[in-house]
Amino acid sequence: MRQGHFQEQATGGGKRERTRSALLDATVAVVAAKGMEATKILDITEAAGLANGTFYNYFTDKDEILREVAYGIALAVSRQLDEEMSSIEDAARRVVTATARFIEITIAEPDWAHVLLGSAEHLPEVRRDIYRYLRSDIERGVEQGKFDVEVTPFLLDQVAALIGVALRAQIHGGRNPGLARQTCESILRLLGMSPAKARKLASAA
Amino acid sequence: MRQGHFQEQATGGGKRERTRSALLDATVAVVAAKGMEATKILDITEAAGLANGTFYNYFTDKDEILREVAYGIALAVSRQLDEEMSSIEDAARRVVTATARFIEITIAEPDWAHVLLGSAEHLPEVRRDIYRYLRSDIERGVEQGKFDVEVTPFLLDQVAALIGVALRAQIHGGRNPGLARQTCESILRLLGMSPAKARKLASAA
DNA sequence: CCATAAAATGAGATTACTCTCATATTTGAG
DNA sequence: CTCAAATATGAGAGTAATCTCATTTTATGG
Repeated sequence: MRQGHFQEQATGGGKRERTRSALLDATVAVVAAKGMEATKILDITEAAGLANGTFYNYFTDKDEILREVAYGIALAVSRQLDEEMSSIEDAARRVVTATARFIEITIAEPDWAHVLLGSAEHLPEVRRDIYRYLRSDIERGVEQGKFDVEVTPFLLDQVAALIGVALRAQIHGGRNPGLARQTCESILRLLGMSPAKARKLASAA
Repeated sequence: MRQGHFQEQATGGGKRERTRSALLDATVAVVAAKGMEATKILDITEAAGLANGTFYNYFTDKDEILREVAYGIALAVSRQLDEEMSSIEDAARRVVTATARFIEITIAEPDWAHVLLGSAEHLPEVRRDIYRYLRSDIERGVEQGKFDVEVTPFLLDQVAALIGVALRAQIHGGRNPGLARQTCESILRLLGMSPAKARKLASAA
């Protein structure tokens, strides 16, 4: 099995850290294959090549490991995005870049898409974390006069839903280069840009 | 317990029809309360005031009854919509009317919202049925020069996702009069109308 | 290489559900 | 009212999962 994200994080740690990470990585794979609801403890330990009892030396129950996986991946993604976006001032370009890069990341790590979708659905805390970024960029756009919307939780749900559609399309239909562009364009339209401007900006991603 | 949709359909039928409908109505209530995945046979029979074994006199398993419930409700909704829309020619107004009425219906029958959301997620056949209507109205709008989009399954997913956001908001936040208007406006924007026109049309719902 | 601490194991107790079926009850036609 | 057909019942067999814990295996510092 390929080295997973959590294993990489844990290189240098002792055996305890390595086994723990093996369980986390196995969970990512199982969630991607069967979905969060259908994931069983035994699936996880089997995927990690461990006995079922070992699980309980590290986590108290399934929810705990699922939350930890979700946070770990959300953190990894947001770190990557933060880095690339620190220099962008224009709000519309920030939204386009964040969206496009987000989708690209999940093309490189398809399992993450499953985990993030599952998290958005089942773990409200994770969703709220993601929304903080989204909200601040959209508010900036309104201040800059680029977007014409009222920034409400409902609007954030709409934007997040469009990103979710892209992740799902990517999971089912395989990589599709037009997908990120199309999603950016739709989000900009939703935020109140004219269709023409939205198209131009989305193409420049 | 209040008389459910399926009971109403079955008035006049014999005992067999009535028990069957009681199970279908009970399923709607349980799915609304716990979600499709978490719905157990025993929940259904208890809610219907029947013994667990009775279930198997009518359905072979949980999937069968879930599908039947989903189709029954999708059918009820689409019948109501069809009726009200038959006279509308303008595609943009068709989209606005369908969306707004759809949301109104699920405000009147909140349990239906849960069932429809669950169906969209778990029953691709039901989703495809709903998409047929959506697609034809959007295509009409493109022909009429009102919409500026390429009509792909991906676009339909996006539109459906925006409707889904409205249903979820309505479930969690309670009835909210601005919700339908806001959703219509977003969908029109997504379809390539100018923000100004989208606003005007959405307000006229 | 030993002794001890840390980690892993997997059998089995427990819980929760699905589905079957022999039996009991209800219905309604004559 | 009677009786056969239709319907409802719920105990229990089968299955699948969670979680515990006494035991075994492995790692490590001396």
